[in-house]
Amino acid sequence: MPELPEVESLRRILHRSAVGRTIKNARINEPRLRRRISADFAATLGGRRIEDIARRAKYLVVSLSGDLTMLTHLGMSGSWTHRGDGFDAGDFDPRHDHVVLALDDGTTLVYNDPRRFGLMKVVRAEKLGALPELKGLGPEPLSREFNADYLASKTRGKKVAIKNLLMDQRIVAGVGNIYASEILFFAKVRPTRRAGRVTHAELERIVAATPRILRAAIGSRGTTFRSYRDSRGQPGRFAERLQVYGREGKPCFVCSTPIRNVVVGQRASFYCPKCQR
DNA sequence: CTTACATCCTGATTGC
DNA sequence: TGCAATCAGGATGTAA
Repeated sequence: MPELPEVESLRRILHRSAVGRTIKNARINEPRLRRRISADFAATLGGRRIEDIARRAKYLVVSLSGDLTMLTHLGMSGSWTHRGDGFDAGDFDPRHDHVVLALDDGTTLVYNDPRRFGLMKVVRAEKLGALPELKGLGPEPLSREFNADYLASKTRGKKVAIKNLLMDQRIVAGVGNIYASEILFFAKVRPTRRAGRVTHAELERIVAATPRILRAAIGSRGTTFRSYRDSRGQPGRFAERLQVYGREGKPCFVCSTPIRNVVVGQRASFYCPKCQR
């Protein structure tokens, strides 16, 4: 479920609560995520100090002492929560609390993931860039690398729908289904449009809208559409600011035309048929 | 190379 | 109300 703003919100909270702490003990309750967590994961993490927590695309990149890096992805339903020492056993979810990191201040970091689409691995820091998960990622959408000329070079001649292209992590890293719909609404481009047919002026609008929307969403600590919660259990507040996502049949905030929902590349895609051509 | 689609899994919501 | 079908914010692997 989480896209860049949700992962970034999580990163900021975890950074405050966990950097500088040492992992006293790591426990794997359920290693069967989309790919099985390596058997030596827990032993490798034990005793390590958390030096930094960064983000790349939708991945959290946790730097550990001893030049190790933990890479984690939330998939569709994953979450990390920081639980204080006041929590009792009742807070434990035996079905989906798959990874528990006990810190030296008595608190715990818990990875919960009902659908188990997430990812969890540890590698030597120097091998990070060579990981298949990170190797092919496109530029961060909040960086200057993501500009209209770059996007034009990626859309040229492409027949895929522009929305699919925006969600392709090799093109730009971190945009998912909700924000792709929102970005295209602000750019006034219909999600079904073939990427190669999007004009340069429209690409400029897409590139301008992207950081605006993502930053606003980060400021609201992300979007809670169904069940997303941040590491303190709080829902994100951006849902109330969504212009099109999840608003099928409701009036467009700009022109009052009913918002439509069409399937593009197997994903629900919301747009205003009048504002977006 | 590009594009299309199934697949991993559980839980919440929708529809009858 | 109850139960079955549908859908979910992601990424990858396979096939055409």
